[in-house]
Amino acid sequence: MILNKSQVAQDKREAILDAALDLLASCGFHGFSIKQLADKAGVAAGTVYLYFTDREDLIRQLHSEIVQTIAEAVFVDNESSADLWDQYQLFCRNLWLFYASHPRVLLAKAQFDHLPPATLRSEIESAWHLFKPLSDLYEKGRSQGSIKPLSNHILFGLSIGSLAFIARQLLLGFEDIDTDQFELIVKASWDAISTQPTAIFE
Amino acid sequence: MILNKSQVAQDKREAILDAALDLLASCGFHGFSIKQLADKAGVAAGTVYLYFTDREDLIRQLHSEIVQTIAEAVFVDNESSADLWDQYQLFCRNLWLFYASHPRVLLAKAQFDHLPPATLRSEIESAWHLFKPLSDLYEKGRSQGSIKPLSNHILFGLSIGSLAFIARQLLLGFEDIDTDQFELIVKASWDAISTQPTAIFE
Amino acid sequence: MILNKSQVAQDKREAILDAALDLLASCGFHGFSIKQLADKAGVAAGTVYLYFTDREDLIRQLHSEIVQTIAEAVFVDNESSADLWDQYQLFCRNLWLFYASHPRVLLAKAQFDHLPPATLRSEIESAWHLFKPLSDLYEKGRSQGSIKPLSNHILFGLSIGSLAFIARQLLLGFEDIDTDQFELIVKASWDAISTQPTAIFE
Amino acid sequence: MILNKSQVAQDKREAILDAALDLLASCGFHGFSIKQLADKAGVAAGTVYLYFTDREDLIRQLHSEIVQTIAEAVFVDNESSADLWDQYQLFCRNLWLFYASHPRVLLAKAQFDHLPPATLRSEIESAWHLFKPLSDLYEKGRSQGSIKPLSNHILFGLSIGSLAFIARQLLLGFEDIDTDQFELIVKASWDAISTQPTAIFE
DNA sequence: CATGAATGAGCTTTCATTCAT
DNA sequence: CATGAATGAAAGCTCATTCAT
Repeated sequence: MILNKSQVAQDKREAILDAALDLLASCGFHGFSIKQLADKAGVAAGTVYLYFTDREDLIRQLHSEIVQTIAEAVFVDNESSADLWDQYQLFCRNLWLFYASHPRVLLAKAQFDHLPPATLRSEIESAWHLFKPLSDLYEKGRSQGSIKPLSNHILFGLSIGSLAFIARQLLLGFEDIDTDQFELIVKASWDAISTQPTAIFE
Repeated sequence: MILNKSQVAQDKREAILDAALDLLASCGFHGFSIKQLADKAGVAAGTVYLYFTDREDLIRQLHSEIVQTIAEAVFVDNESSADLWDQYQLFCRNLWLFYASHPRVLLAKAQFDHLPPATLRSEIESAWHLFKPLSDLYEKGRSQGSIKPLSNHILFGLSIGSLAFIARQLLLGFEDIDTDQFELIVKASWDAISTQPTAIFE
Repeated sequence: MILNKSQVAQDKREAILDAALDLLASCGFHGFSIKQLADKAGVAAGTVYLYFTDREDLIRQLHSEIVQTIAEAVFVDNESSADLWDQYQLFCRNLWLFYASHPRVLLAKAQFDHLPPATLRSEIESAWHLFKPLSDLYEKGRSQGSIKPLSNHILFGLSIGSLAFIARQLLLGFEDIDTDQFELIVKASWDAISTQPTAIFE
Repeated sequence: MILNKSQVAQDKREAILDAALDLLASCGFHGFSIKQLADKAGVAAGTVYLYFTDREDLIRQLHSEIVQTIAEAVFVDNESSADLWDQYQLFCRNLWLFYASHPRVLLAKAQFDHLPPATLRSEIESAWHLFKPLSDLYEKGRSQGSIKPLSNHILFGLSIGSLAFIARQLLLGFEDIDTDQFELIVKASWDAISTQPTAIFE
């Protein structure tokens, strides 16, 4: 037996979180009952409470892991000294690749983002610190004059937010896009926030 | 007008839908119980079932009315022969004014848009026909070469979708923006989809 | 239909409390599940929550009714100006008759009196005001010198408390006592608190 | 000695019973979970089942030890040939001292005495043989004519039962009594069962 | 012997829906 | 038409008990 006890426990915890991700992605919070979750994870209902204090704790931890995973994936290989447009392209490409390979995460994340106001608000807000490279990019661009003078939240909505929205649309709508189109979309979202949009196209 | 809380609901069906809007905006689907709904609407729980076959039917009808109301508000005063950029500005301004005066609708709409995949999918898709003026704008722009060659879904995500996302952020985040900033945001979202973005700034 | 709606409701509330009394008397708090209670009362589990906010509320109300019922029964026909010994005899006789005809109440009361410390403590303490005629008797006797100089709690334990204890023993032990013996017990418990005990016997 | 918390439990069985006594005294049967018990006893939950077949068996054995311990304490130094009143005083004093030094036992005993009828009935009844010195005292007194002609159960309720009741009241009520009062209470409870009560006071 | 993770029955409570009035 | 008391399935959660280690 290669795995020791704590690894087995860790595995079970992950099995539960994985099942939760599945359930959240496919049924939303509506179908998210502990019984269903336990069934999908292949454990008894009571077992869930060995790893999480209650339903809310489970959801909170799932959210935390999802956000962290996304942030890690998006900012991998980033060099903060690089050209802003290059950085931006990298972020977009990383995000896209991640979503393509982890569609459940995208769908689940959207469920969190639209919880009844004030449910996980603080967690969602505090997650922003994980996206510091993006904030830095916006900040730097604004001070250079290469990015429009709008707040980070708004710039996010115009750029990466759009991209995530589109990714979700595609996932749900079964539409598909090729690499050329993807490049165009990234440029388009850059146009939204950049002050010299056309320069990029020529 | 169902969606205006200040008007006395003219009949019970409208009172119920109005109460449902309220609840959905403030509590999401989670806190949406028929008892609460009936109380808020000033009717008995059983009465709800005289106007709607069940909970799902009520939600479906609410969605339908919300989408219709939004579409009407956004496209009022539109002249399909006008300049595309002028049309776009009008749509944005209409949308913004509507959300400012009907925040509950924005919040409720977001709840619908993030229902578990496949719950209201067909309704959401079929709602697109109400947004024909927007599709037309995209179509016309694409054929003129003034709008990027991307599908309507994607263009929507880059333009109006962004705007709605930002509006929601503001509603929830207590951030506030002035008219100048709003104009800038509209231009930014136009930059995302336009092929001659800078022309607008000069 | 003679009974109006509110009477029916009252009846159901009483049916539930009556079933609760039954259950508490026969099974104690251990066997006191809402499901069992509802079954015994002939209603659905959910119905209990139409009349009581939760399990604790139900128990609290049951306790309140039990204590009030006992107090009423014990002090009926009391004349506070009467001879103390006569008053005492009346209280004992009333208590005894009540328990003989309402054994479940005695058994249930004992369950309350031995709840985990601090559960219903305040209620139990506050119930003392209902036993004012008894406190008055103790007080008067003490100031006259005809009752031993001990606190009310202690006098209670020596007199009525003993009687209740004995009644419970008999109920549980199937022992039976006749009227003569009862008279003797009453005198015995009076001896415990009186300063001139023997005077009574001759 | 199991019942003395300050001594390190000498083996696990004793540790478990000691923890059970603690829990029972402080939380009653309600808060008595095997997990809590095991934690308090410093063993694993499964270990409990090595020493007791199940929860009920544990409770039964705890009851048995408690009763035995009390009986031993109450009748220590008794000389069955001594004067009845002297013997009675000794019993009372022993009981009082025991309770003062082992309040948990008093509180736990009360929990047992008010279990749902028929749960521990046979145990409770069979425990009477441990109180033989007391039965003998009653018996002797009755045949001498110095104690009232009432059954042992009833005499118990009037004398020692009262004392136990009062002791519990004091424990719970934070009331306190001094030695003089204690002497008075003992005399009072003797008055209840004696045929020559006043003789004692002069 | 001892552990404690795992189980699953059973608890309290909520709520969509029905139906007698 | 309208009511709201009643229902009972299903939710989140606890806990006595088992068993592989």
